[in-house]
Amino acid sequence: MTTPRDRARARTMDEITRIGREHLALHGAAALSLRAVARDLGVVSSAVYRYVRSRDELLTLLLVQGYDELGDAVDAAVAAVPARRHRERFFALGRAVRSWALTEPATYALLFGGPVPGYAAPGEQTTAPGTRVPRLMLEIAAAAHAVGELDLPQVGRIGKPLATGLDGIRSQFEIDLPDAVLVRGVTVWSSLFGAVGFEVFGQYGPDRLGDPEALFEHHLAALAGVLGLAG
Amino acid sequence: MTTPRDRARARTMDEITRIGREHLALHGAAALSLRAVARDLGVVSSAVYRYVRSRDELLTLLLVQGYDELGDAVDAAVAAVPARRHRERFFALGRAVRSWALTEPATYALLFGGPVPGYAAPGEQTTAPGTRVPRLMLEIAAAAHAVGELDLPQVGRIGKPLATGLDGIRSQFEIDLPDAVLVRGVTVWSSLFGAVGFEVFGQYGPDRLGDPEALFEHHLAALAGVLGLAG
DNA sequence: GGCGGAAAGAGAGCAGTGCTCTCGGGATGA
DNA sequence: TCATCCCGAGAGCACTGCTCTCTTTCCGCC
Repeated sequence: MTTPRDRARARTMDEITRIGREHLALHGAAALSLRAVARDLGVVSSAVYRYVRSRDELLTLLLVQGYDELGDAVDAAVAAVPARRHRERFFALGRAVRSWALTEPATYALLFGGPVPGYAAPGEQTTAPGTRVPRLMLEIAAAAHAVGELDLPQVGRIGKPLATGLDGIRSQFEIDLPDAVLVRGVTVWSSLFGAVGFEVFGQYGPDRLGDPEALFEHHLAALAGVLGLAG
Repeated sequence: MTTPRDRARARTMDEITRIGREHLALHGAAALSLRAVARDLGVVSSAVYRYVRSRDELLTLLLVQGYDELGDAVDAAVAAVPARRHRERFFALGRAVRSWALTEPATYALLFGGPVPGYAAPGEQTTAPGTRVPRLMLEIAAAAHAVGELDLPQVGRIGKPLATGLDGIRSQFEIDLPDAVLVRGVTVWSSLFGAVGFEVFGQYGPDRLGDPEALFEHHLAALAGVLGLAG
């Protein structure tokens, strides 16, 4: 049962997040200002507080929306590759992360850059959408493993505390992979976002090493090797 | 010739950066406030503008100081390992980056996290100190390569634009390494900071995968392999 | 030793921020 | 029809960066 008032409210909420995204892209996360959003909305600043409890709540909204967008983009890219071609699926995942990050650098910074001062993301709202990419990556690895197409990596001894942590991943993701693969999976996961982050945040310097796209393909090839995805 | 006034000025400058570091650690980069620094300094806000042109200039000061601290820490850690033990040197480098980042998470976020809105780091002041770690990493690889202790990685074809970018690295760092090693070097460099960033920025979740230190050792082992540092 | 000039701090002021409060008008639902 | 409740307006508080002017203080030169 949606009353006209409900619909008007939903429209205004959408407007607010839309304008928020614009400001995020234009001025960055920490510069997100409710007053400015209100101005663009054509409304006085206090009125926005009818819809959003605080600036932090708006940040959380944009955070979740960002995770979902990234997850959707990666899902779509991976789904476009036949399920058996595990290595290509991994490449598609990586490329999707990179191109989404390049399209939405400010949102990417909100998700994976340093924390916004004075703002702590509420885990209960953000962990689920935030784990979509690593989950999918591990699913790709698991699919390859299930058909014997994953080279089991040689890793050093895995201590008990770490093994417990890996059990946490296994149960949270309902995925069955040997410890060695999980460890390498975490390495590859963090490395992937390290590479993307360096490019998006400009660590490669002004010339961006000449050809960042080609460089990224080499990253992916190396990381696929680390994960054990040969063919 | 340092007059008493000069010395007093230098002392005040030190005080300002010291207090700035404190605030950075306590409240984060984007929350750095000149007024708050002035209060802690026991002085009215306008007075600090006698020493620091703007908030951005203070940020740059802290940025350069951070890069230098990190560089010093890494240099010291690597120098403590015999020059021949290339793999151990690489491990020492990685561990030093991680432990410095964990000690100074806010400064780390300033250096490698998302950009502070409205602030663009002046490259001419920050590139030199900012490249100390990758330079040292490549020097380790070069030392291993020079004595034939580096496994040449098998990488895909390297196009011309990327090769030009790699030439830039070679000339900037005055280091002679084959393209393949350089490409892998960049992968390892970005991956290292990806792993450290994930841990420092809390991407591993509240339980931090049980044993982040052990996990990081596995990261390093995998990355040493990517770089070709076997023994 | 004294004095001119430079440096440094004080304080007011402007425009902006997040957020709270109260108030009035108007659509909504009984 | 009418009471209710929602929503926007506006004032206000405490904070921010930064600029300007004014006064004090100290330094170095003659």
